[in-house]
Amino acid sequence: MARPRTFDEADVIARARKAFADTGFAGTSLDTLLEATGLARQSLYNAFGGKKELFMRAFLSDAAEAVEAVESIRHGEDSPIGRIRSQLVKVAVEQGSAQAAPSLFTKAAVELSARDAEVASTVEAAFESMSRHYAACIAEAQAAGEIEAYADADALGTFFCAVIEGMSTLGGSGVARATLLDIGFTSMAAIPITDLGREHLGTGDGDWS
Amino acid sequence: MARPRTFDEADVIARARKAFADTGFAGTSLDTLLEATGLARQSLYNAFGGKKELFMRAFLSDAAEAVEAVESIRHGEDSPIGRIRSQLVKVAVEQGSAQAAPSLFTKAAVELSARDAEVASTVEAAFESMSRHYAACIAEAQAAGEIEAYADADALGTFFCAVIEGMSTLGGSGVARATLLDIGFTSMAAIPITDLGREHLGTGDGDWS
DNA sequence: GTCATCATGGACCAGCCGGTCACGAACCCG
DNA sequence: CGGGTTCGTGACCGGCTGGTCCATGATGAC
Repeated sequence: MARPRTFDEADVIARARKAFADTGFAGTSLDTLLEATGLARQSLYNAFGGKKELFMRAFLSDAAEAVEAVESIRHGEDSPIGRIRSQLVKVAVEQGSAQAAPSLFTKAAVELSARDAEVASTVEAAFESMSRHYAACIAEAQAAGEIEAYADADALGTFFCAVIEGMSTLGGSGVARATLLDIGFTSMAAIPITDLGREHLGTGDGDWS
Repeated sequence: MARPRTFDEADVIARARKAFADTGFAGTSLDTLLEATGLARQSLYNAFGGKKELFMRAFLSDAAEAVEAVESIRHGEDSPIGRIRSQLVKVAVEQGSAQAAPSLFTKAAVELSARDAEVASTVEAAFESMSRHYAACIAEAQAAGEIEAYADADALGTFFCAVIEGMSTLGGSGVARATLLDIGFTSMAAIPITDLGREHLGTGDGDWS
């Protein structure tokens, strides 16, 4: 009944996400956005509503993906404690690359949380979700006898959220990958690992040049 | 020989720091800046050179202060390990207040490090300074027998940088003070503390409601 | 084939952006 | 007390901001 869109909404959001992640909300103009997404002024306007709305779509999408990335820690072939280490290594490698920038999630949290209630509540909810995923993984490791029973799984969960957020910020400022990996491995010392857990982890480091 | 200024340069920078910390570089207009600092357009221009220059002054000042705050960890009446804990508690309390925003240092690091070389190098240098201060304090604690000799002081130093940066980001997004304190205390579990060290720390938590 | 419907692209807008100019006021030194 | 130099104030600039209007084009249901 009507002319169909010539663009893929999800694709546009992905491109917008990249643009906003590069230069932040205030630092990204509509023109830049149009060039990055390839669509025309009016198309953006009646498909999304405006700059702010498109930003929120991109931001929510990024936040969901960030939580999902942590959620994957719950499944996998590795032992629970090995999956935690893998996650830390993954973040260090991603954020430690030469031209790595903080994710839109982190960038929006720092830029807008203080002034935009929706951003703030989304960020807080995402952090809580991530914490719970980490905590659940730690609890699983406890059940498997890899971590001492006296460990506080919830506290360790939020702790790893903070560590990863810190690694992301440091990495975005040019701190080397090897340093980030050190931070990740050092943070694992906060976990009271049992002998069994140490056995499951193996020697530890591979080749991460 | 000439008309003296009616404003205090340091005071202007302090106000500008607050304004930039609130809304970021791109998000703070010259008009906002003029209102915040109280000076006239031209005064700002011929005293500092422009928006970017004033921002750099504010940013460098904030970075220096941030390093200085960590540097204070080297001196104090407390035992070395106690001073580390105090620092973590201090950050948690500051960043955990209801209307806390990330410092200009953190905000600039996230917003501009990827695009501005001077910001990036300043941030990196500041992180390295902070790391060294933490590492030195840990080494001191090792010398005092509070921390096991096998601990890697350098790795722990950068680790605490990451933790504090993470706490700052989380706090700015509305995470509760108690949660931040938990993160701080949990992070200390990464330090292999000796019995003597534990003794010096005492029971641990006071009243931080 | 016709027509209602929606996407598109260009023109256009008021307002704000950071920055500049010209001029009068304030000051210290001689 | 006058001269030279700096400072503060207002008006002003071109350009860009996010947002809107409207004519045109493409589409598919009937």
